[in-house]
Amino acid sequence: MSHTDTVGRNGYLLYCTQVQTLYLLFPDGQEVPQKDLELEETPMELGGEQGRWEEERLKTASLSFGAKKEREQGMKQEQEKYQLILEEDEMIDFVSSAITMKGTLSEKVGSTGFFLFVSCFSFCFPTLSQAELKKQSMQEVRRSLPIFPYREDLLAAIHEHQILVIEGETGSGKTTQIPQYLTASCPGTRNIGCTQPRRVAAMSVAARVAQEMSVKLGNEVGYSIRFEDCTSERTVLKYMTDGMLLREFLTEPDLASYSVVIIDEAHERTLHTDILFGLIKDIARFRPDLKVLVASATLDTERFSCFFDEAPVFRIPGRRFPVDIYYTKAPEADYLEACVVSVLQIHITQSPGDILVFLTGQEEIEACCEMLQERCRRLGSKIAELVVLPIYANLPSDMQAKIFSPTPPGARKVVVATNIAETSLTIDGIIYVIDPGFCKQKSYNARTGMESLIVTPCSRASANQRAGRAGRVAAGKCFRLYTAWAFKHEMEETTVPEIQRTNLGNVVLLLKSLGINDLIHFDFMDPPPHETLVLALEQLYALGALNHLGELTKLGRRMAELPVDPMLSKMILASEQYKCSEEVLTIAAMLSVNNSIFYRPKDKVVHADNARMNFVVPGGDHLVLLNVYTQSGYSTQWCYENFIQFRSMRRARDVRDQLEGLMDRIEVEVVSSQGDSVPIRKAVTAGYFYHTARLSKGGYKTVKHQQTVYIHPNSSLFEEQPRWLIYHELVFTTKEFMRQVIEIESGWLLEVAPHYYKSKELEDSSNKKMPRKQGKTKEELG
DNA sequence: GAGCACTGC
Repeated sequence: MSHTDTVGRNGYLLYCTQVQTLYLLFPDGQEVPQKDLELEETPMELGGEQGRWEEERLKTASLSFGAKKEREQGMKQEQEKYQLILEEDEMIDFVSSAITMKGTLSEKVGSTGFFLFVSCFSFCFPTLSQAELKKQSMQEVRRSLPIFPYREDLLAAIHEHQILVIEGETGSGKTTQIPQYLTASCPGTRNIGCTQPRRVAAMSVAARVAQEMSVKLGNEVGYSIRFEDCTSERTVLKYMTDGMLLREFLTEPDLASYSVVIIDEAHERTLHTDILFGLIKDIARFRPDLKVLVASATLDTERFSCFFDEAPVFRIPGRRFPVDIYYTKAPEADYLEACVVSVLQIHITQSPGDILVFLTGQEEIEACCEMLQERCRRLGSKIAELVVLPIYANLPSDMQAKIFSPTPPGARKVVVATNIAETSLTIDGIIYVIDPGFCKQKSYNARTGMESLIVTPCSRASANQRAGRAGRVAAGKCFRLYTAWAFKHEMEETTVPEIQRTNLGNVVLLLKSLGINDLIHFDFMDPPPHETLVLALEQLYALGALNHLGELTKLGRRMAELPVDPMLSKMILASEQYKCSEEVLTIAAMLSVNNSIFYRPKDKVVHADNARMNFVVPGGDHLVLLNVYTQSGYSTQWCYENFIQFRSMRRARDVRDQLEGLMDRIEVEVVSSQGDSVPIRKAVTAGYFYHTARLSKGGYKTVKHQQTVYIHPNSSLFEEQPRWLIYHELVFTTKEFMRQVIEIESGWLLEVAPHYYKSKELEDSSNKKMPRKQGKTKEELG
């Protein structure tokens, strides 16, 4: 047996066997005692031992796709059917793992249990006219939740311990019930805060709980998310985003108004949740009256317990149907093609139920949908109807909504999704999941300050989360387009927490403004790379937010008031001096919606690009964004005609409104530069002087790191190539690209950051390398 | 001449 290493389409190494006889069968790791997972003795290289081992394992599993019984029944028939539709050599051999991802519901019991379960988390709530009728059944639902029998024990545990880790799968009822148990059992409690990683979750859970408690949303039960505070003086139970609670530390560093804080979905390890861990652990020491509950879905609870000084773990069973896991016998070099084939295989051989496919991004999703539709067209009436639907965050809302419409009778729905379907949204009716095992992940290089978005194998935790999506309605099946060996040996146990792969500029600013000076020794559950902290501190110092002792300056304090990255914050503060805050606020808002302003559907690329050209003004992308915002009609119609994403525009408007509302507090007057772009560009320079690049042969060189970078082809300055420019961000895709660039004069750098440029890169390198050009620049200055 | 996953303040 020889293995050839082939480079996958995304540059990742996939192991591909030339002869497809690699039958490795491993049990899936989910909820399985460790002894069942001792697989290390099995070598990848195939020898005699290996062969025997394989044979043995094969006896215990079905030979190929589908259940053994089904195959025995009509194997011949089936094969004939396959050949009509799929070429024999393109079919994928799946092998069943010996162990199923355990569910807590059997299919029979579940079918009634399911409705109870779904209605609990559904976003559609009964109307008031039905209220009385529903009230009774709602209480029944509450009593039927897995958490219900644990109520008294749980309350006792909370009473006894200050910090408690709660392990509960989705559907256990922990998010909706625990706060209610607390309010009911101790009526005198002050506020209970419960954090969620996502806005919709905070809103919908709050709405649900308000209904269960028969109170009006915003009274006793409310929610608080950015742009929307739905609470009042009466509110005792507040659901909120994790970032919101983090911001509350600024006004109330000891969280005095809370008696209970619940950090929900802790296993997701969002940046904000991770920071909250450190802060809350700290305040819990001098606030013995504060109860802290850390709720997590996975086996990671040991780590939480360990971090919170051996806090006890309280386990609540979840509610889910079993999911059979299948792996490919051999690795698939082209997972896109493999997805298409798998969908068709399921469609032909498996009983009714919708399919969910996980891909990494828009481009792949579009390609996959096209391939599927093309094959269905060719097959015509040979197969039942297949409804193919894409879903990703940047897809316009009306197209997103289609995935929720019911599947027509006799047809099968295929939803081709990004990670959005992993946590953020749940699609009813999914029975089959196809998981190629990849996702796009952001990483951050603190040496260069460069972000990249790279296709990487996802973690085992993520793969299990995806598989779980097949077990929400009934028992399901998950087809993994990789071998069981790869699952065990090539995938990480968990995803690297966000705090370790992101820029920490605003986190550092926030912690500094909370008076935490020694960040290197801050109690992080998983500390970020040292260089990331150092770079963040260095940049804050360069911006003037920190003094040489690392203490917050007055400027830094004002910067921390704004919920944006430090450079953006500095830019806004600088706009005061240049009398252009009106325009700079707009630019800041537009920059913060991150490149999703222009809609560019694949089939209308030319139209979309022409529409974009209409907004181009001299000076650079920041000014183009300003122009879009100024011209924007704020209507869906206008956005549609101009290939602008309505959602992004609305968000930019929300951000701008919020920022403008904060201008009073940081004492910046909102005034316009009346069409003069120089002050605007100077304000941008004042915030982003750290991001200067100079034209050099073949591209640009960053002034800071002498790194070769390029203007992104979508930039309005792509053709112009000005001598000096400022970039908003640096991203690595196929090359090192500067995205959102604006032309500046080098003299401005000396004006806005004399402390930085007089002594550093600009003067030094210019004098050494290009003394004449330096002189020229000064002439230009006048 | 590219091609941006997902959240959040």
